[in-house]
Amino acid sequence: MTLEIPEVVINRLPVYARALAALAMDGETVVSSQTLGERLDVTPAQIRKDLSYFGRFGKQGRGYNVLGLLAKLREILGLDRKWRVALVGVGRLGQAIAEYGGFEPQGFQIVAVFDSDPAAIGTTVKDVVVRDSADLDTFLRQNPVDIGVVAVPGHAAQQVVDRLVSAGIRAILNYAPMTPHVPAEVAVRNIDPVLAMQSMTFYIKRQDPMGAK
Amino acid sequence: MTLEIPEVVINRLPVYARALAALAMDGETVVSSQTLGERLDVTPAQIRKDLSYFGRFGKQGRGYNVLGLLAKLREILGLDRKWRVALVGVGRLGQAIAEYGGFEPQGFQIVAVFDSDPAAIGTTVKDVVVRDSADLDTFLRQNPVDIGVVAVPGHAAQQVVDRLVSAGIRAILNYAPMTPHVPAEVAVRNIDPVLAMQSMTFYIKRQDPMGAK
DNA sequence: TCCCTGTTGTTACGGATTTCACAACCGTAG
DNA sequence: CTACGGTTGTGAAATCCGTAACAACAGGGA
Repeated sequence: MTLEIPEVVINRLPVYARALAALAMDGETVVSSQTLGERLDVTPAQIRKDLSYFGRFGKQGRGYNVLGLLAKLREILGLDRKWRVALVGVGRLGQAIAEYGGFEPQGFQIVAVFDSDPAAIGTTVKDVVVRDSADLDTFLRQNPVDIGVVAVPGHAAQQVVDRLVSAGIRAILNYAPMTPHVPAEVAVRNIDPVLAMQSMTFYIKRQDPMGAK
Repeated sequence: MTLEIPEVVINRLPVYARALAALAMDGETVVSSQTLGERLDVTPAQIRKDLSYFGRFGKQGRGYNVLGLLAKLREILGLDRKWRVALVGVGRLGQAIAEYGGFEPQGFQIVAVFDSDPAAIGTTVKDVVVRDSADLDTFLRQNPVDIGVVAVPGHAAQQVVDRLVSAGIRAILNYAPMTPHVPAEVAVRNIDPVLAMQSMTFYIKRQDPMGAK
């Protein structure tokens, strides 16, 4: 029924939602696709088309009710509830992720943390005890977790991903510098600032830094 | 000449390069588009097509020379030299970025760090003195910097971006939870794990966590 | 030398995504 | 009650991108 909605569209919805939340904070009650588009560098037509996959939310001549559309988007994306997250890897990166304050307010709660380093196991990170990675499967089978976050070295990541998948996890946020292999029904998003930089250098490599002197 | 190469293609090249580097570490000297594709979940045709934008690097019947192709990709992407990076914002996130060990080995060197918090200014992060954000423009005009990394709160990010752009920076890695507005000639990549998670929830929201019990 | 296997580079096709363009419509003003 | 400015929702057109398919060719073996 809702099938065949392009993934690119889904990826834009959270961006719209974020902008709407910002508009709401500014006290705006109504916004047009035009105005929203300017704010997001997206064409108005794109916004309207994206939204049209899910229903009719606007009012001709006026635009969209900011809070109303935000609520709709949150419902569509499943953001109207809490999500339970397990973090694997508490090295420097893993710790930074655990301590990052941006997840909780959005409903993503880190309920379990794992590592294979004996020195880390048993310590606490953000009020959560670090468990032995060896207990990953056991724990996940007994405690519902929705999303797995992988923050282990690249060479260990595929194994962690495999175990998350075989334990039934269907969404993985991967910080490891590799391309995880997962079944089609598992959602994966990769976070890799190095790749991001490496693609930008293509565009700036021709000119001298800072426009030369 | 090299014009009209789709951005999606450029974004895949670093992924290919990373896989080739891994293959080289494993001692592989030759790889086919088939094999590389399996590793990256990309069709062989896609890889060949992407590469064909830049030249002919393979040998029929054999495949690609791993080190040779890697060198070519690095050259195409401009990774065959060092890049100077300025980091703005040394809160929790900024510090984690500064201390993240993944940039330096890839040739991205953080040469300057800025913050507006008087308590942070003058301290050092990773051997680099934290400068006053007020001196951003002055510093950038006197010291060549290629890439700006924005790690300030969302409400302050656009201002920082504007100042980076007006100082001549042409590539920005944005960690702030907003969509920066920049001129067309400036490359921007956004890193936002929350958005990544928020798009995944769409796909998993129908089923009970962990397949229910 | 000739044939066979394997793999590239490339063109043509088809599908997916974005953009365009406009009828339908809302609310307000006269 | 009608006209008008503004904006949506959407089908059609245009563009962009990925896939398929195959001729060309390298290397090895008989």
